[in-house]
Amino acid sequence: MSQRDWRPHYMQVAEELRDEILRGTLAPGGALPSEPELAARFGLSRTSVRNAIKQLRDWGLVRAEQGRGTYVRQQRQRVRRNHTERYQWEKDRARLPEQERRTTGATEHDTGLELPDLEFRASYSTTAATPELGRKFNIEPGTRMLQRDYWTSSRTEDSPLNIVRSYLVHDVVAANPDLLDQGNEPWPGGTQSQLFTIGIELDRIVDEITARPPLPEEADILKIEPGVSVLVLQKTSIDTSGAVVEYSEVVMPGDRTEIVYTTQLSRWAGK
Amino acid sequence: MSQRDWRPHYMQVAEELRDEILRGTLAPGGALPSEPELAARFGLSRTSVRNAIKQLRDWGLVRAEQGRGTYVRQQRQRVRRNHTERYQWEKDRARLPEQERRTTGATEHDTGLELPDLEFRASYSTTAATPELGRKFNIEPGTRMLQRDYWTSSRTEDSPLNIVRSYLVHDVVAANPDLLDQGNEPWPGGTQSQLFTIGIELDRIVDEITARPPLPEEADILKIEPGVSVLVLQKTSIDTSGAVVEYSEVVMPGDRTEIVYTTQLSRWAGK
DNA sequence: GAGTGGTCTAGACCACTGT
DNA sequence: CAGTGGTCTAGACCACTCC
Repeated sequence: MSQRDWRPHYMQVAEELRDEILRGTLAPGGALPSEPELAARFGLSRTSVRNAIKQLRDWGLVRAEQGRGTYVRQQRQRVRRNHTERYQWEKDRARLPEQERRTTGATEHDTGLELPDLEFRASYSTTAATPELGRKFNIEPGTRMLQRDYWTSSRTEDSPLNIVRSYLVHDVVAANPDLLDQGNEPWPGGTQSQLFTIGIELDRIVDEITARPPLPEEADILKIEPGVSVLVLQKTSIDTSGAVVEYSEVVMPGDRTEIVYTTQLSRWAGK
Repeated sequence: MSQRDWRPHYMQVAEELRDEILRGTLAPGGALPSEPELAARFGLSRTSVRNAIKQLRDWGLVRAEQGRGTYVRQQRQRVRRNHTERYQWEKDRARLPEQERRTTGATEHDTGLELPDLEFRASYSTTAATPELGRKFNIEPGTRMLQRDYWTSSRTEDSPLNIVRSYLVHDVVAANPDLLDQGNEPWPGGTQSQLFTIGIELDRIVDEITARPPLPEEADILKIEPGVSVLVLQKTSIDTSGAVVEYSEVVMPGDRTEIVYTTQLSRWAGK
C-alpha cells in the first residue's frame, strides 16, 4: 500500500482476487477462501471482505451460494443468435410439411444443442391490451390479446436461456383454435408456422435492443447474479399488409448471449 | 411486516423507495432523505439503509454524490441507433461532395441533436495486431494496425454517448496519409467515406451484440453507476472482395441506448 | 462547521449446506 | 453438528460539499 495510490481496502482486495481469477490461480468452478479466511489473510473485518466479494459478484466473476461457499463462475454455454439468418430460416420452414418442421427448432439452430437437451415451457393467458400495446398494434386499448409466456432451458444446465412474453390479437389467432391451446407447444416450426395456418405471411421483423440490470425475479429464473446484465429484445412482426401481428419481449442473460445481425449494403452504381 | 412474507428489511426498504420513485412521490432529480433520516424513519441501522440504497443504485434508479446527497436519476437523452438504415445511409453519403457530407453525421442521425451540441474526440495510435485481431482480419499477428479511439458527447449532458475503439490495417490506410492524422477527425461522412478515398467499397457489416456490467473505467467515463449495464457492439466491416477492412468495439450505456435492426423477409413463392 | 455519503470495525444471530 | 454466506447493529473516522 504505497503513498497516494489510495483506493479503499475492499477495492484492493477485490482487484487482487480479480487478478487471481483472470490469471487462473483461482480456477473456474473452484471455491474462494471463506470470508473469515479472507478476513484473516488481508487483516480486515468480515464486512470489508464481503464488500470486496460484492464487487466480484457485480463484475460477474463469482457466484455465492448460501451455506456452501463462493465459487468462481464457469464460462457457460454461449448462445449465438443470428437473427438475420434466423428469421428468414423460420419463414422458409413455415410452409414445410410438419414432419420436416419437427426435426429442428430455432433454439437448436442457435446453440448447436440437440433437441433432447432442451426443455421448453409455455403458458397461455388472455389479457386486455394496455394503452402501450394498443399503440404498438394500432388497435383499441382493451382489445382481447393472447399472451404467451415461454421459457427455454438446457437440461444440462437447468437455467433458462431466455424468457419470452409474446402478444397476439386474440380474435385473429382464434381462426385456428389449435393456436389457443398451450398444450400444442412447442409448435413445430414456431410462430411463423402458426401464423401461416391462419393465412398470415410476414414482411419484416423489427428488433429493438437494450440492456439493463435484471429484475430480482429475472435474476432468479435465469440463475444470474443480480449484478449481471440482461439483454432485452423487443421484436415486432409485421405482415405483408403492413399490420403488426406479433409483439414480443425476450430477456436473455447478457453474459452468455450474443446477437448477430448482418447488414447487406447495395453496391455503388457505375463500378 | 406480516407473517411469512419475509424478505430482508433492507430489501423491503429498497422496494418501498422504488415504488415511491416509480409513482413519482420522489421526483426525478430530487433528493432522497439522508441516510440517518431513513434509518430513523424505518427504525434500522444506517448500514441496513445503505444496503437498501445500494439496491436502488444497482437498479439504476438513484445516483449517490459524495458530500451532497442521493438523487433520483433523470431519464437521460435516449439514443436510438437504427443500424439497418444507418449503414446504408453512410454508404450512400460516402461519395457525395465534401460540402454535403459535412452537413450531418451519423450521431446526429441517431439522436436528433444538432451538430453544435455534440463534442467529438479522437486519438490515433499504431499497435501490433494481437492474435485475436489477426484472426479477425485474417492477417499475421504483429501486423501494424491503426488504432483509433473515439468518444462522442452531448455538450448539454457532458457524459459521452459511446466509446469506440476501431482498428484498421495500417499499411492499407497509409495509401492516403490524411487518414493517419487524428487532426482530421471528425472526417465528414465517417469511416466509409475515409475508406472510399483509398478505393475500398463495403459489401456488408456484421454486428455482434452483448451486454455486461461496465468496467470501473467505463462507468467513470460514461457517468453511469457501476450497477448499470453497458451494451457492447462488435462491428466487422467487409469489403466487396470479402476482406475484413475494419473492426471496432462500441461501448454504450444500456440505460439510454436502443439499437434497432429491421430484417426484411423475402416473399413466399407462388402467392 | 455542519451535514453528506464512503469506509471500516467487532460483534451478533440467522438460514442453509454438508456430514 | 460445524461451517458457510446473509442480515443486522452501534458505533467510529474520513473526504467531500455547501454555507
